[in-house]
Amino acid sequence: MKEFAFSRASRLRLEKEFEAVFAAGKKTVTRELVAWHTRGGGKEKKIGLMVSKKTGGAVERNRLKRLLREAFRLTRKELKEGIRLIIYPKAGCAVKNLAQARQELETLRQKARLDNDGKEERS
RNA sequence: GACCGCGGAUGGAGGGCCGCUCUUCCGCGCAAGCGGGGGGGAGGAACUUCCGAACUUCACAGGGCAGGGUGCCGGUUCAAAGCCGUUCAGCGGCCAUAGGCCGGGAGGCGGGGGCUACAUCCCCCGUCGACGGACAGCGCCACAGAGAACAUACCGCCCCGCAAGGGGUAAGGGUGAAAAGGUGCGGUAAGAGCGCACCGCGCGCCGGGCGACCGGCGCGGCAGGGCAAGCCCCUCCUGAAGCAAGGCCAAAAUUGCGCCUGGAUAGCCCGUCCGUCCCCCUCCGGGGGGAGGCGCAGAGUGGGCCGCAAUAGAUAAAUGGUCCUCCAGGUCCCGCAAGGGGCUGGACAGAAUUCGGGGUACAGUCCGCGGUCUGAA
RNA sequence: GCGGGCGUAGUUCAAUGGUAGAACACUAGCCUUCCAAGCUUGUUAUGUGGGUUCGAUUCCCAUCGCCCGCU
Repeated sequence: MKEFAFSRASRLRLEKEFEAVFAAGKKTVTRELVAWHTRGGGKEKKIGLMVSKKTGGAVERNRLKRLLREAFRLTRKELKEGIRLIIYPKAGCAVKNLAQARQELETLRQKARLDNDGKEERS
């Protein structure tokens, strides 16, 4: 498994998976993001993104999702194994580029204490 | 030449690294999948969902009603879809009373000109429009005004009367978006299509035009307000819903039917040993019911596949992120200038069954048309 | 993807085609030692652009924004 790969296994894809995170997970809120997170089985770290229509048009929403997905992809090894994470940018989210996306994700990681606890999954 | 408006075209280029999706080939793996190589991967509007077509399911003898839509005339334009024909790929034909485009006709509004002047009328220019019907019926026309829809008489004018008042009248004034067509002459007590001429209006005939309509002649003294993007009447069109259409596969649980009843030994069978759930009946052989297991069937949930790809084909939904170079463009600095350098920097917007048309958004560049200002001749 | 609906003061709502109102809020004044309450007064709006009409919040068309429903 390559370090920066982002295949379907890294995404939450089913209604059930989302429901499970909402039901069992904790909610953490930062300046720009709302996140639900829990630990599931296996080592795979999965992310799901929700962007409200109030954020803007399709172009803007896609851009936001791509930036957050890219930030997750690049900093994934910092996260706990088996993490299930749902990220929901608040309406009027100020994230406009990759640096801000990474910054927000790091803030979230620290606030929710989702750092990898040492058992490095060295590829 | 500058600026503005409208219409059209175009919708930055190349590369490195890390990723996504589809497809194909190779290798590994029981499989899920993993690794590697090749190839494809947003738009003129993909936006909007305003029209129409294909496609799908349901409904359907025939006719009508209701409902929805449509509305001057002529020409033209139509699909990488679909259907038909022919054919090797290709060609031809059919289908859109929706829309688009071009031209025309009556009409409204604004401006200019003409008939000496006003009004009407005529001509020209610009502009607007869903442009059948107001003697089929119903409804509504606020305020103002005397009167607003089988009209009316305030100030007036005329006659009678000393006056009060009575009668005639609809020219003039005034109100209004709209008040028994307009101008002139005659006529009259004063007036009035009361009479006449011209214009307007209605009807008929003739002529022109494919047609909407237009022109001419004759007749009628003039009927009668506006609104149908109010209800409505007439013409013509119209079965309904939409890919969340629709079709298929099919866990778990449930329902029905059938069969069977556990464990150890063992690769399997026989055999042997231990055990044999609950309730009822019993002639002690057994029978019935429940529970459990297995199989089959029905329906079809979660889920999946098809629909869904003639150069994208996903399904929490790919087509990206970042860096470098160049090219437009903007701005600042140096320079008399040519030029040089720094910083910045590319709009509107992203497929979800497909196709055609309309509408709307749009940086910069280019082209065309129009307007305003300025300059030269 | 499809089908419906709604846009009126700062807010919540009215208005047969005929001067756009009400409540709360806000401004000013009165009252009170002051505040609140009360009384009086005033300001503010038809999403935008066209069309029909003498006249449009209302009718029609386009556009923009918002809301709801359908697996």
